[in-house]
Amino acid sequence: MSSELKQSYLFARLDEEQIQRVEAMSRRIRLSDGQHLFQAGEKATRFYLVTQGQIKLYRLALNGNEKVIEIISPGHTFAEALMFQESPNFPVNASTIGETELYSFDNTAFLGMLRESVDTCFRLMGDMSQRLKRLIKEIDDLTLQSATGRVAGFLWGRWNAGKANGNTIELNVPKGVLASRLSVKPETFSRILHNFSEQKLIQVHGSSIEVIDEEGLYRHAESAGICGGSLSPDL
Amino acid sequence: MSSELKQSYLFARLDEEQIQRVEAMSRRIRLSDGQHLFQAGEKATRFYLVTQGQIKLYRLALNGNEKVIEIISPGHTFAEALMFQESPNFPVNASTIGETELYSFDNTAFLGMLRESVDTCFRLMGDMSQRLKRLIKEIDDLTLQSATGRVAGFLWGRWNAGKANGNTIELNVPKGVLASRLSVKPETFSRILHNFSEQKLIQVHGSSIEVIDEEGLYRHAESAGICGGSLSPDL
DNA sequence: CCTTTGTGTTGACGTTTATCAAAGATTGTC
DNA sequence: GACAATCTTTGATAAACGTCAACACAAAGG
Repeated sequence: MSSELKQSYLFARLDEEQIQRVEAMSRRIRLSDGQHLFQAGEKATRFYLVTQGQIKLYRLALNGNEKVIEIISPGHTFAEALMFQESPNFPVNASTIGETELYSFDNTAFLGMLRESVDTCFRLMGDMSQRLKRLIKEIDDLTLQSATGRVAGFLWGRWNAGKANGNTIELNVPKGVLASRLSVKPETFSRILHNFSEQKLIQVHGSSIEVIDEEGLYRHAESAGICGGSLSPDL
Repeated sequence: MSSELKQSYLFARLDEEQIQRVEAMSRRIRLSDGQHLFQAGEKATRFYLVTQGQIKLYRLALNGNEKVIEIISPGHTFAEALMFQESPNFPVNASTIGETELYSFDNTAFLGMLRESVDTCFRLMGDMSQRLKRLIKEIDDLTLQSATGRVAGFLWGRWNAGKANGNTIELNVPKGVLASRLSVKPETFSRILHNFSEQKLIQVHGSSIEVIDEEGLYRHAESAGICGGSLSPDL
């Protein structure tokens, strides 16, 4: 297991002894598709590392509307930033997408360890810093971009991320979830993809999308401007 | 000056010697209204503490549209989270609202100091943690609430924050800026306030707003739900 | 005191995107 | 392979906001 831990950014700098301690405070969790891990409002006493599958972090409105804030893939931790609050409660709900495996770690035990490893503190701060930046980018997208712009930006980002795969983007997430992640209704998402198809920018085959006209796509996305980094670096 | 530093959350735990070091790396800045401090995209080598006036952090779209992300008031630091990135660039623009005084601190010097004070690391992490939470709340507001809901939520939050002042909220910021902070066009903001007035929820006198019907206001805002904390705890 | 400039307000109108409803697709399961 | 359940698409309609343009109002400055 220690190898699994070391692959994550956060634990990478721990020495053997520390890794062992972290292991000691960890718990293995296995969940099937659609299971829920925690709810917004619950006391947050542990944080998590995904090793398989995906976790969807989302918020709910009173009317049942759901907004996906983030989708966590293997190798990434989440809810670790809450450790530092007085009496932390999860600000989001978490549930699985697909068969999912994770470790959970005890906050207070980990805090104790942090006190002895400034290096790991720095890692953690780097981590939080990136998350902050991403959230700011997200707010930017929500307020300064149209729905069309967001979808274009997303596709463009994903296309750039995986150029290896020969112009094809695999949405490894249900379209509805993706739509929520992009703050668009499923219907609208569908229509936008349809439009892009008509404009010969992309071609949709189920849940894989072929990019035909990179530049055209970029033109739709570009209002982004200034701040580098695309919508959802990972996801 | 050291007293001024110690009043801020971030520096509160430093001992005399450390405070002196921080002072040594600091620079005093005085700006008049509307001056700009830095632009999005610039290299970020310093972070800031506001001691007087206010700083508006905002992003610009290509078409000139402006979205205010945060308004920083005296006693608060900003841009400190960037220290932990490889080659940090400001993700936002910063300019003053009113006569403003601040200190700026050198990132690398401060990082050196951080290595010696786990306590301050923890402070900083607490700080970032709160910011993260606030941004998530913001995304929630943007996606799960209507413009009316956001304005109501804002008023309600501010009213609760300053119950001392006898039912009156002072917007110590131009309405246009506030509108942008709430992601609403100035025209719409004006109309929403007008509506609330007609519904006898509030009464507007220039830039001070009297709350008449707290509960009615809350009813408009309540879709917020779950996650405690109001829109913009400070601002 | 009267311009001037920035800021807030009001009205008419247009666009984007949500909503509702229903029909097609997919997927998994027995 | 057929059925159910879920996801996705499509169409028609409507609401919420944004846009544009003109106007009021205030503070600043000659």
